[in-house]
Amino acid sequence: MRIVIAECTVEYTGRLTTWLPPAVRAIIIKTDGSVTVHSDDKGYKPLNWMTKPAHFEIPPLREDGTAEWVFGNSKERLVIYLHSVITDTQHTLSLSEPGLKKKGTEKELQGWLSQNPQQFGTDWQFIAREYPTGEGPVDLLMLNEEGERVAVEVKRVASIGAVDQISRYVGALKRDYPQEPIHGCLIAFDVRPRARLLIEQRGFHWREIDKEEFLNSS
Amino acid sequence: MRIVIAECTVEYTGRLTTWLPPAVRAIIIKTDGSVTVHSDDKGYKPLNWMTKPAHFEIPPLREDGTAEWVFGNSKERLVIYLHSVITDTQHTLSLSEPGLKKKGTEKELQGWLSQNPQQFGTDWQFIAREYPTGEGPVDLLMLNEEGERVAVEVKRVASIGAVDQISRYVGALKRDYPQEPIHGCLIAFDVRPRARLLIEQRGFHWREIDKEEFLNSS
DNA sequence: ACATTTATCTCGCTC
DNA sequence: GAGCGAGGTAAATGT
Repeated sequence: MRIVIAECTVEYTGRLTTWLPPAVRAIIIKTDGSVTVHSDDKGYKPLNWMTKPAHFEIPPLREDGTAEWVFGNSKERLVIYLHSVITDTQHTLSLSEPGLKKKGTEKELQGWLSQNPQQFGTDWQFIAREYPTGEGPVDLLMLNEEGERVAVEVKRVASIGAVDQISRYVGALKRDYPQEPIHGCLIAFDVRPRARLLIEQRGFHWREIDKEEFLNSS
Repeated sequence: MRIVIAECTVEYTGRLTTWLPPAVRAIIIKTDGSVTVHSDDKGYKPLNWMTKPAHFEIPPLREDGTAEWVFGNSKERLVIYLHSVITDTQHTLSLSEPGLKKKGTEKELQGWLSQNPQQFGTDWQFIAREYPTGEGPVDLLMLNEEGERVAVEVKRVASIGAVDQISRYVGALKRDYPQEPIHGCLIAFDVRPRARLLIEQRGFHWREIDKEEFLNSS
């Protein structure tokens, strides 16, 4: 990892076009071929960047201390004009990063629900996870106590977009099973108020799962 | 901006729980109160982080070279256990970052279309940008050549989710104007094939805008 | 503080 | 390679 502190201007052309006026910023070049340009504010995100893998063209500084660095891929180009380099350091980090371990993800909740269909009601049955419809995969396909199909969307936090997803999946399943009633259900640790309203309006159901109960029993 | 290269483990508790095994990583602390932990791979994104503004508790190293740094806000907590610090540097970046200038964003396209309703057809009229419905704001509300309302969703790249948005807005507008026909239109530089299919299925329209034409004429 | 949407979203997965 | 959806999405914006 190379970290350069320098006064620079930056241009990006690709999905859109951007300019960054001269200022002192931090430039981070990772060995995986990604580049980020950071200011000391504006939070977590870089001002400009190239995702991995980018092609490098970073010649040494000219005699006057300036340089022009080009990072590119097939569709995009990031040019950093270095006006004055303050520090330029190289660091050897761990070669094989173990990576982040997570607990409490949506995938986990989805698995737990597939193993615990009683969370939806007695006599519910699990059919499939990530069941493919023509309009995207349903998180869970279940049978309710009447033996009727229910498309279930699982979220950690369910917002209005989750209701759109269910509507789309139910529509697709209705085309696949025109003779049968198809139901929709939204299940989450947190179902936002507007999502509750909309899903009831559309005739589907929702249910919240207690996060503590889930964390303890899984 | 403080940049620390160190062997560390990291724990995060908040929206979920994560753990990062020991390895040498780069820790970046910005003066705006954000922290990121980076490996030398896995691209643009940090492994762990706290968004601004976070509360700091970063005491000096113990005699054995270790330390325990805590960054927190009202709902989250990030703890970095420093096992061995390799470098620890402080850098003075520009105090007032001029910020990134952009050309070709969705907002710009939205404004241009509001000024150029003939892009939709002769005799179309612009009514409003970000017109509020009970189910979210419509990008553009227009009148077509028949004088009928059209909800327009603008995207740079339009995927299947954009069709869901239009469906939702049209549904809300139909409730607001039960006597009138309401139409939907998706407009983008790039309308993906599955989005085309779904939007036609739902009886709405779509149109692509030539990006070059837009960039030249705006 | 809440709700919603955008983003050069990034990233991983599946087909 | 394209499509699809999650993400501790973050950040901006309006209420």
